[in-house]
Amino acid sequence: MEKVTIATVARRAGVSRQTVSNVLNTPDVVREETRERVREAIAELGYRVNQAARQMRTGRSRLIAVRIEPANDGINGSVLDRFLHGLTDAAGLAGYRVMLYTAAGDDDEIATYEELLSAYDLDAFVLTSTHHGDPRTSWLAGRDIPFVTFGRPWGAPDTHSWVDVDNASGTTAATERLLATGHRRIGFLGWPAGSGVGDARREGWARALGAAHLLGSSAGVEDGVDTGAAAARGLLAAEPDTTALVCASDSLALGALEAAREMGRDCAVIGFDDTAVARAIGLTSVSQPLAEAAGRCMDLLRELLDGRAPSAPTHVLLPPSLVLRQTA
Amino acid sequence: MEKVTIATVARRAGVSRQTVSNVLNTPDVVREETRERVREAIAELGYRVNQAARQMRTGRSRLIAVRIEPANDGINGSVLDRFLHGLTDAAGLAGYRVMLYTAAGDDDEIATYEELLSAYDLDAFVLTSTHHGDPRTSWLAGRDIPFVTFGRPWGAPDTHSWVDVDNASGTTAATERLLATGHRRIGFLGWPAGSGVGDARREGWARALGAAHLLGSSAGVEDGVDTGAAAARGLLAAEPDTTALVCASDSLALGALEAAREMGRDCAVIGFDDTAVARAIGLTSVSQPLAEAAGRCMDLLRELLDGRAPSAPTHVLLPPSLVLRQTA
DNA sequence: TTGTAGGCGTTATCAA
DNA sequence: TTGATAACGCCTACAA
Repeated sequence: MEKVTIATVARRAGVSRQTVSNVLNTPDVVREETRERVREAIAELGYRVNQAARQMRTGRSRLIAVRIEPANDGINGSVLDRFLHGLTDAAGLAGYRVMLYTAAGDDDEIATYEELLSAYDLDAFVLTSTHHGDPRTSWLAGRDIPFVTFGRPWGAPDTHSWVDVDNASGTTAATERLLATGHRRIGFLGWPAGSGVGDARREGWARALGAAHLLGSSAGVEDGVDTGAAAARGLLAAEPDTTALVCASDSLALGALEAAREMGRDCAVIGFDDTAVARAIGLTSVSQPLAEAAGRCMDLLRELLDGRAPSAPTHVLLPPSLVLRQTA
Repeated sequence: MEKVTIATVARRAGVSRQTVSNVLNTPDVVREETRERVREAIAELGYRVNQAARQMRTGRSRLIAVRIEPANDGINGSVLDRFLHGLTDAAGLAGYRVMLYTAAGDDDEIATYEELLSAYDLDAFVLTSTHHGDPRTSWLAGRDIPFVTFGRPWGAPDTHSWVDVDNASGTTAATERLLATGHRRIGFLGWPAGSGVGDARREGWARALGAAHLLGSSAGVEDGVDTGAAAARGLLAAEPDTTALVCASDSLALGALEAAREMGRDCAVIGFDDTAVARAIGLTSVSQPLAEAAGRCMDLLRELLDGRAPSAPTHVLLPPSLVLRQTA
């Protein structure tokens, strides 16, 4: 298979290279008849624009970079995986490709930005795992590099576009489900105060209980099955009439189930993230719409990249959904 | 920040552009003193070669493509995730970058190859999830496109390089562990015969038992927690003296644990893949060395890409390891 | 050992 | 509406 360039197409269609380029990039400037002839030639020859050459002229690569993190030590690791798949799909539909990189910490990641930008002319970045005092966003913003975060900028000003999942509404839905099935004493098993996500999840539970004029106790521990089990034991022992637990993660929920079983307590449990573990053991869990989140990230990116960016940054908050299984 | 090109560096170092290029690509041809001067200029200016320009000249992109699959409906989905992370790391070290794509089936994937090759000049592909009658390898091989598979070519001739994990040795190790801890009646819970991976895992168990002059029963069912539980119930009921079960997956193992608990049987269980679920519930499991597999894939790719490919394709078979937890 | 010339495939500019 | 020309940054061939 010979290399088919714009010149091959031009020859076949009997026009100049420039006309072919116009058909590709500004079709409306070419006479209809010519346009058709060129399109036929393109189809017959199976021509595809060469990104490298285009990139050299335009300075744009149609490449988007995302960091792939080490599969978290645990149970919640597949979240990024699913997001990545969705992003790759959405990017492909928009004519972009996703490039992966790894980084050991924020500074290393910023060094990687420099490398990717100067070597590959990356068009944009999608950041995940945003956190308090995140230096990455200000670095990118300071250089006017298009980016979107999946996760809101905790504690920082909302100066860029982001997509996030409404954590509070997830635990609210979980709590309401438990209320609807007759539970009246519903505890919350979460993380220590201070993490944006964790606080939001606790808040959602508290709000739903408040709306029903009920009270509930909560515990905050580091994420993990064992820590969850220990905390649940404490909670259940202190509150003999607690019949349900809303948890900030599937790990904690798994621990809670263990504790309840050991104690011979009948206790409904709802986790968060709908991980493989939840699916495997039949744990009812709050599921994040990851494919949609990825799609929205791509939408925002396209706005940025096509120059038709809105004057103000856009923020998208997606509602999670409750996946009912055996535990609640 | 101005754009720094090879010309900027040349000016700064007081040499020609060609000399800079030589320092980059064939350093040994440049006098030491000149080389140093150029290197200093490069460092001072923060120069980085522009991949697009290089690619236009050389036809090589330093890009490697991998398909990201939808997070499997189950418990074993994180395997690809960890492999991807390892591959991204290894590629980065070797000066390559990983590009992602999705595909709905083999034919769609082949269409994507064409697109990626002609548009982005991809240097190589890493294929995962090889299977019987896989059309992808022959397509790539027929066009002399460098590729490596993670997973051997089941049922097809070994005409390309691949990396795989020695499944049989994994279940052998699991079985030997059980033998060493005193178990004498050890069953196997696997998949229906016919899948290369599943057959190998069963074979490893049978081999270890044979070496100890023991016998054991096995069952073959579709992967899943419920199917595993049902099969384990059958196995344990039929063989009252069975005290341990080696399983072809963590899903099956989870089912086996459930069954044993229900039946009040004390039964050691070992799973396969060391998934998040295994870590979460303390399941002893056979772990695939995914980071190493990724590194070896990259090594093979480099051989192919550097033209120093061995005359015959290379095959790498890596031993998995047993991760001991509470269940065995 | 170093420098000069040309071209990779595309698009922007400008002229026809 | 179409076409000629130059330029993006780099590398290979060849000349000095």
